[in-house]
Amino acid sequence: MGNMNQLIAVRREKLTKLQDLGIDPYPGHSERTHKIIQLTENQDEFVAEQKVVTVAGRLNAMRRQGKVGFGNLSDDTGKIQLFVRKDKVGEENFEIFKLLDLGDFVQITGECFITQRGEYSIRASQVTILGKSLRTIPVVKEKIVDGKKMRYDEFSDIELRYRKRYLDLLLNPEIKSNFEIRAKMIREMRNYLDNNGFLEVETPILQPLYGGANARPFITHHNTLDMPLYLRIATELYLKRLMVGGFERIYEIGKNFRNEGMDKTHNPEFTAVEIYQAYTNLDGMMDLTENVIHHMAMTVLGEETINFQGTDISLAKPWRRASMTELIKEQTGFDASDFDLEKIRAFCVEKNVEVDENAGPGKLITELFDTFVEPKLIQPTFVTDYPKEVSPLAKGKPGEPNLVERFELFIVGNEYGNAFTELNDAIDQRARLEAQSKLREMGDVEANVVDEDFLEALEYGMPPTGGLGIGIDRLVMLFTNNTSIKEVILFPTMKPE
RNA sequence: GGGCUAGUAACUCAGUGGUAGAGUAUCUGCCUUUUAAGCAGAGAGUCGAUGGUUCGAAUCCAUCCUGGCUCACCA
Repeated sequence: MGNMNQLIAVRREKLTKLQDLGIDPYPGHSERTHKIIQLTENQDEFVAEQKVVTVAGRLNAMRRQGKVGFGNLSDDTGKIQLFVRKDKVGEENFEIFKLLDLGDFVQITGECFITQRGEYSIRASQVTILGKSLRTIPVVKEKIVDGKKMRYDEFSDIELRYRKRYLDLLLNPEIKSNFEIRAKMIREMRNYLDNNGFLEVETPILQPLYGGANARPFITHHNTLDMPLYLRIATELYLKRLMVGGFERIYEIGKNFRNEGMDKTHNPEFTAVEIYQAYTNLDGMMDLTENVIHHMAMTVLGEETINFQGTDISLAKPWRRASMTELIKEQTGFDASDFDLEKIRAFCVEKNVEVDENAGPGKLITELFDTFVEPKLIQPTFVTDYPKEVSPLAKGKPGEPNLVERFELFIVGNEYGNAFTELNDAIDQRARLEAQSKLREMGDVEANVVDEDFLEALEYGMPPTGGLGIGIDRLVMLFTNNTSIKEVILFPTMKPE
């Protein structure tokens, strides 16, 4: 018999013994009167009046000592020590106590008191099992040394942590707190938008055509309709249809799916918000971006400076705004603002930046930007004046044939947001999508497809609109000081073992 | 996809060619104020998988699987 099976067998034997005692190891309810935090908050009072309470939680430490025993019980608010004496709880309850394992859900009734060693505890008068655990949960021990918490045998194997996230959450409290921060961030994002007149909407995840970004999709099949459906790569085109429909301020928070590579900042499914606002310009969208993220920092973290991997990131408004070619010039001394293809290509070759034969000047400029500028943008920076060539859904910049009204937000060398003045000229939009389609025929698998239904909607008329997308996972990484997206997604995509 | 690196007990890890190890957890015994409780003893392993070299492989070689870091790609 394997060891694991042996450990399980021991627990199943205990389960049977409990049942033989007439005890239901999985009762349907509990008589909990207090959550643990209520005990700690009222410690002096409860100890003084020897308050009798009933608490429930998971048993995560046990120190047995003959006819007496100590244990630690945790619920989602805290931890309290149990003290069980045979002569206090009686034969039968002590028998139950002896059959408990680490990881079991237990209910304890007893009075609050302070032990001889000074630890706040419950002196049990009744022990009830609420849920028997059949597997050994790894034990992490802690000790306070010189005021610092030392941890022993930490559950630290990264692969195991992701695959068995429930154990990670159970054993690594800071992980749980990351996800609490994540939830608060999304709540505060909603609060801000709701309080500023934005309506939250839901659009299809299963789409007959995909669009709104350059990416390869996941494809599935609808049996009844006998047709392919695509998991959305962006919410953009449906939200714009809603702008045609008369909404002036809308947003959607949800998962997008991109069938692409995975790395520290990319997971195949990720969470984004897209926000659309009518009758505003790009400056308005930059203000909105600053305001939303600043609000999240102030309400969730309580400060506008975030220490990320040793660097202080200041979210104090306003954030730097600079054009793409300006930033390239700043980093390299090279001026690409004239979009002179030969000149730019020569510079790329000189700098060993790989160039695609078919690439136009706009594409090369973004290559230069990605290589020389992006990693340098540590403090929040709005990069403006994107090449039209790489922005098929953004409105052209007046008087600048090569540029569109678009910005991306960069912090700590990563992209956090992308926004445009949305293209509401249906004829221009058709031409741009058809150009994308040509790229597609030439083998660009990430080029946009022509969505006739979307173009038809645009033909009915869309107001001048600013659109903004923000990657929420990356923002959570920033707020929780994590360098891997897997740390902020509860169940990151993994290959099966 | 390339380079580097890791996979040994439930957890954390030692172990550079000669009988598979430690701490924790588990089990047994002792213990009525412990807190990384303690003391004594015991059980527990397909050493990621497959093939090879060798008298002999956790260890050397090859291939593969699953992670991590990094570069490339992508956005």
